[in-house]
Parts: sequence; C-alpha cells; structure tokens
Amino acid sequence: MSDNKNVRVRFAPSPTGALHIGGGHTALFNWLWARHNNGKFILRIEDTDLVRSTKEYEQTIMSGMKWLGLDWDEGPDIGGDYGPYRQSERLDIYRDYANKLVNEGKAYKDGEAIIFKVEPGQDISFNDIVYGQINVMSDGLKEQNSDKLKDIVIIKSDGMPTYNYAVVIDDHLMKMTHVIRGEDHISNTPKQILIYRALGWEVPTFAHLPMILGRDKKKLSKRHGATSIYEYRDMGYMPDSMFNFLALLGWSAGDDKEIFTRSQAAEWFELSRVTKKAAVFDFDKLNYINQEHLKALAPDVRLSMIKPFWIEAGLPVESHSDKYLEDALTLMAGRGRTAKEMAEFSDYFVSFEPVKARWTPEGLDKEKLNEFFKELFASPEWKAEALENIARNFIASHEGAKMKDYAMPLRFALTGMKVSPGIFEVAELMGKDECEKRVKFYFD
RNA sequence: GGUCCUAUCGUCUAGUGGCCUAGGACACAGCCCUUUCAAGGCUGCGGCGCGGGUUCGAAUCCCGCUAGGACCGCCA
Repeated sequence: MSDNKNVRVRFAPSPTGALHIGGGHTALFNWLWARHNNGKFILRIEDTDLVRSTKEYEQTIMSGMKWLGLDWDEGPDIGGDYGPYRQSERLDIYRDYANKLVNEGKAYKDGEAIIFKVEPGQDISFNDIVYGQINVMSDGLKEQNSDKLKDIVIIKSDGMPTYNYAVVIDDHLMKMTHVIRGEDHISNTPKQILIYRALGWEVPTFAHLPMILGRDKKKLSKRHGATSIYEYRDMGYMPDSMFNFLALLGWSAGDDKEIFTRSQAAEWFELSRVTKKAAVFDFDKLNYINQEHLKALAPDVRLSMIKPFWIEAGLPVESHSDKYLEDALTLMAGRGRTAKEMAEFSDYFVSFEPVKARWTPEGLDKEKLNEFFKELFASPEWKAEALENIARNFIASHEGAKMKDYAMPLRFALTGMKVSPGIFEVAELMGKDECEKRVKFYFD
C-alpha cells in the first residue's frame, strides 16, 4: 500500500436513478485508488438537473455503495472540510465564479444564462494515466454539423450550473488530485481544462476508465437486463463478488490473482494497470466469482446470505438452530452459483413440505427398499460412515443389488431431488427421527 | 459532418522488441473421482483485425486501412 495521503478522489453521481453497474464500477475504482494510497474518497451529489434528481435516488445510491463496501470519507451525509457536498447547495459558489469570468471578459451573458467563450488556437491536450497523451486543439470544439466554434454554457437559464462547469469548480475547491471517471468523459475533459485555465487553477490528473458493455458489445443498458446494483443483490449475488467482478473489468493484478477481497484489491490496485478497451459484462464469470466467494464464506456469514432467500420462499427457518442450518450449508458448499440457487437447492433441510410437493415414488420395488430401510434405521449410530457401511453390506449380500438403486430412493425421500450432497451425510445431519419420518411417509 | 478513443482465444485478461511454437481465468468438450449432481484434479478446443514499414528480431514501435465506440445538450 503506498502512502500518498494527499490523494483525494471522488465519485460524483447524479441522483436520477439507482446505482447502476457503470456507476458502481467508477465508484469502485475511485475507492480503490483512495484506499491504495491511504488517501480520501469523497462522495459528491450532482443534483443540478432539477427535473430528474430526487432525494430518494440519492439515498438509494448511497446504500448501494455501502452494500458494495465502498465507504467514503466526506459526503453529504457525513460532511467534511470542503462541503457542502451537494451541488444544489453550492449555487452561490458557481454564480460567483461565473460572474468573475464575465467580469474578466472570459464569459458572457445570454439572457439568464452565462456562456464561456471558447477561443480558437488553444492547445488543450492532456495526459491521461490510462489513455496516455490525448491531443486536442480548441479549434476542434465545433457545433454539430457546423464549422462554428461551440461556446460552453456554464450557467443555465434556470440558474443552475452545467456539468462541465460545476465539475471543475467542485473538483478544484474540493482539492481533487485525480479525476477518475468513465471514458465517455474524455471528450469533455478539454472543455473543462479551458475553464481551469480561465480561472487560473491547476488541472488535476485524469484517469479515464473503459466502458462496460453488454453481451452484444453495446453500452450496458436496460435492454441487457439487470443494470442496477440492487438487482444483483436480489438475484443472490453477494457484495464481495460484485466488488471482485467489477474490479476485474478493466483491471488485473497482473499475477493471475482473480479471486480476492476488498483489502487485497486495494493493496494491489494501480491506475497504471487499468486497460483501455471496453469490457463486456460476462455473467458466466460473475457466476463463477460468486460461487468462489460463496465457498469461501464463514458458516455464519454464509447463513446470513442464504437465510433471506429461504424466508422469501416461505420456509420455516426459525424452527431450526443456526448451527444446523450452517452445517447444512457447509454440506452444500460448491453447489449453486448464487445465494438464491443455494437456497433453492437446499430447501429440504429446512422443511419436508417442498419434498412432498416434488416427489411421488413410482415403479419402485418397495419390498426390497423396506428391507433396506429397516436395516438402515437399525443402525446403532446415525453417522454417515456407519450408514454407508450398512448400505454397502446390504448390496454385497443381495444378488444384483446396486448402490444407486437404494441411494437414489433414499435421496428422493429425503430431498425430493435427484441431486444432493452425499445422501448419507445429508441423513446424518437431518437426524434419525427426521429421516425416519420422511422415509415412512413414502414407504412402509 | 467535426474531434477524440479502442483493437490479443467466444468473454475477462497477461504481455511494454528477443524468455511467446503468445500465459492464466471463465465458458465449452473429454477423462478421473463417484450413490446423484456439483466441487476438485487432468487433458483438449480456441486468439495477436488487415496491409505496409522500422529492426538481426515485432503481439509489442511507426504509417495506412478496416471495424467498433465516445463526445459535439441550458443531461450528467
């Protein structure tokens, strides 16, 4: 971990929707850079679009960030030395600097609006940590389908500052050392540099991040399904996994390290290792990463991840001890890619009802099976190993008997599924009484 | 139309002139394990967009082409 305590970066969402994948990705990289350097991560709300911004979305975005594990050091909710952190509360500041620009002849009024004058012939190139040298002349700042140079609106007719202007004022006043944001802002950067210069301010270091694309390689949008971070939570993806997955989009530790924790990522993170190419959001990889984290969880944490999904399915979670449920999930380790799947695949541990709803015996040799079950339940100890030994002895002593002919009916009676962890281990955990109850329901 | 950006297996990427007959991961296929299915182990399939240079030597540097993309809003 390097120690550039003066590093200050920010995530500046506009509260016009929930925290989406792209926003979470940007926030994550800023957080990573701040934590890597032991610097500060600031949250600023860009709510200058009066029509679309709401306090509800502001809350949703903040809780989305918390869910991902991205904590900030300064922000509208906790304050800080450079507030306020909501643009709608900084209107006087924007107005003052705009007037200054007008007085210096660098901007002009147009009705209620204030427009920044773009002069031709200026070199507004900059060096991006990710993209390298980007060369631009102000002469290229044209109006669409025209040769006319396009001046920059800085204060709108409604008195609110525009993005390209407010972002400069705030980033400077909030002492940002690095501006880390999506690649779609590269073209905005030269305009912002013009404003920094007009105000006589030092330009921060820029680092643009590659975009995130859908399977069809188009910019990620609602068409691709889930775009809000919360939708992933509801699908059973865990915050650790989303963090891990998002961190891998456009960055790698460079040492085949793919499954990691937040603190490991913060330790290894380097802006200079961020890639330039837009990355496709790959569900298969997300699933894999989620599964890995699911496997690695401590039993009590795993239970806390799965429980909500059992409850949602109406299962009587409260009638079991946490220990029992944790053990059940430990047995399930490696099964299911999401918390939701794992909950679905393990419902029989919580209740016999779903089993009954799923399975009805058909075409089985009940006589033989009853003989088998009788021996099984006569076992002096209800342990997986003992039960399996009984089964093997039974098979050895019966001509033509196969393990699967007995293990599968047992599995179905206990779980209602054709797939489960080792059935004798399941039986041990469920306990003799419960197993007997289930088997007797179907046989005998 | 203008400005800018990008280009390694299907996907995420390693790679910064020789260690590359291009490495890893996901996905996919096969095998092993096995009471089922996962997990795990092993094997396989599969890529430097094209064309020119520079160089003893290029995935790596330069030019062109092609293909994607971003921005050009009193949205952010």
